[in-house]
Amino acid sequence: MEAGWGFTMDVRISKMTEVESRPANNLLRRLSQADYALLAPHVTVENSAANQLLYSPGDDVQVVHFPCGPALATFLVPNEDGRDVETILVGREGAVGGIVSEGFLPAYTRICVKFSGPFARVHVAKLEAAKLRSVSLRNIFTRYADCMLAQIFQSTACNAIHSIEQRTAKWILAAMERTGDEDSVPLTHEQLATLLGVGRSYASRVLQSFKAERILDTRRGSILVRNRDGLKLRACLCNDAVKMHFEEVLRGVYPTEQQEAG
Amino acid sequence: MEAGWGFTMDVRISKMTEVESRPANNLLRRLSQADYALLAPHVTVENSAANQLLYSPGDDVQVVHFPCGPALATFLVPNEDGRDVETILVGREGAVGGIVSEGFLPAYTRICVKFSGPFARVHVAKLEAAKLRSVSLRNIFTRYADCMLAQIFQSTACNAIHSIEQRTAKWILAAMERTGDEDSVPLTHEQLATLLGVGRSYASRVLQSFKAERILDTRRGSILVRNRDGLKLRACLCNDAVKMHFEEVLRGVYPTEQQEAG
DNA sequence: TCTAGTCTGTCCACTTGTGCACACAGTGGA
DNA sequence: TCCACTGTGTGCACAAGTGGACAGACTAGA
Repeated sequence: MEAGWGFTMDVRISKMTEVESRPANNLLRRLSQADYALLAPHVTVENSAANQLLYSPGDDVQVVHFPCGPALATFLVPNEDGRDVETILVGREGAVGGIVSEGFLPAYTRICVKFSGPFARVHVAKLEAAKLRSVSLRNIFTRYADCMLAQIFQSTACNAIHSIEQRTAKWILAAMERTGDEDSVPLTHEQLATLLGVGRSYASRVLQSFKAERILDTRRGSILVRNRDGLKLRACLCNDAVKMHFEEVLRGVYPTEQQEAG
Repeated sequence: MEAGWGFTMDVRISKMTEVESRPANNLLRRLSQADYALLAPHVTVENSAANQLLYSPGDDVQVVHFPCGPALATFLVPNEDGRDVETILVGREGAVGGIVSEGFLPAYTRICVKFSGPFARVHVAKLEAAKLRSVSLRNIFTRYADCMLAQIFQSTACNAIHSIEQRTAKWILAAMERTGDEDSVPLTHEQLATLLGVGRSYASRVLQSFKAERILDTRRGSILVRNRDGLKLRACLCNDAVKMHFEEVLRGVYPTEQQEAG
């Protein structure tokens, strides 16, 4: 498992069966046993299919969704011409819905399930109540909010100055790191192009150039990565920059040390 | 004064001399008298010159800066090649520093004074203490955090799909709306290009095309807008989308109604 | 008033990316 | 098994944007 996104925690806490019994979301697994106990009665888990909408602009945000395992959610900004542009990916390192707004405000973006999988869900009101009862729980969510902000800032800069080739490589790597899939991304060229906000034919051509360098193979409806390091060389460093911030802000944050010490 | 950014409040509360005596920042002026009283002892105001750095990546965020009057701050994301790319502008409609993170975390972006002017400053710890004492105060800052998030999301999408012409027009309008200056933006072509992350010669050409249509004039080191409506037609709608979210999320929020009712 | 330094306007060759078109390949039903 | 449909690879003409170059305009300061 790669460093960053708090995934390393999986290893550090692997002895703790209580933690392992929780939904496979790093934010939830990062909580101390006492903190998680505050949330547990309100957590439900169910599968969501790809393309399912979690929120549309204007929706009242009432539920926090925690992607688990290979599930992946994405924030889309609707455009005047009907094209939705993707901004950030959220996998099991995080959560979507009311993270910054604390809920009960109209959603600004569309939030959509990109790759199917289980999602843990907690009503915002329950989460907020738990935050009032535990400073450490509140602290972790605030830290995650800051990381999410960093992710969007980086995306903004990335879209301003990096080439489509770099962004394509970055996106594929980011998706794989989050789903845990070692070599495949289930996406058509059209979908990839739309979500990057670029033309389909050019996206095909970029993939073609990667293929020519044996970095990946293409299948109908999916991309098979053959040489991850090669792909990294083609990507911008935006992923790494954000990952470092995650590490710095969430690394060793309470309650991990306490659990390790205890 | 244009709608949005909460600027309309200036009119609605213009009778209240207590409010008028506060720093010219709409977030501070939006607070109820009781809420502002919690903050007032900790507020200092001083001028900052253009290009002054408020935060650099990694800095411990300890002070919230509220741009007042024509002052303007900007979030810059450093790039591997040393170019900083601008992401969002913050003027007297908001504040920078610990808005989402609630402070005491390393800054991710560089925050820089773009246009000089007064800034009100409050130590994050004091602000957080006030939030604990007043739900309504906390609510306003949370709502602003949500608006800021919307602003960044929109920027990300904008950078992905809008042309340099559209983004240039948008930037000029956004800056003018925040400073309150009716027709001028003190910026060289080079600065404008750098902050949009585009080439200088092309930025010059875009400005030249606006000039040819009598939308603006150029001076050495500044841009003079002659036809704001014309400029709006050339801009994307990103500004308006964000402004609507500000209106929706901050409009009529406590304590404004209370004050009006009382 | 002169000078040095910065800013502006424009040229050019080049790269990146668009949008459309079309042949063909893969796939899931009927 | 065949058909309809969606997805893929590629060609082309064109638009958007880059980056370097350079002459001339402005401006601050000696």
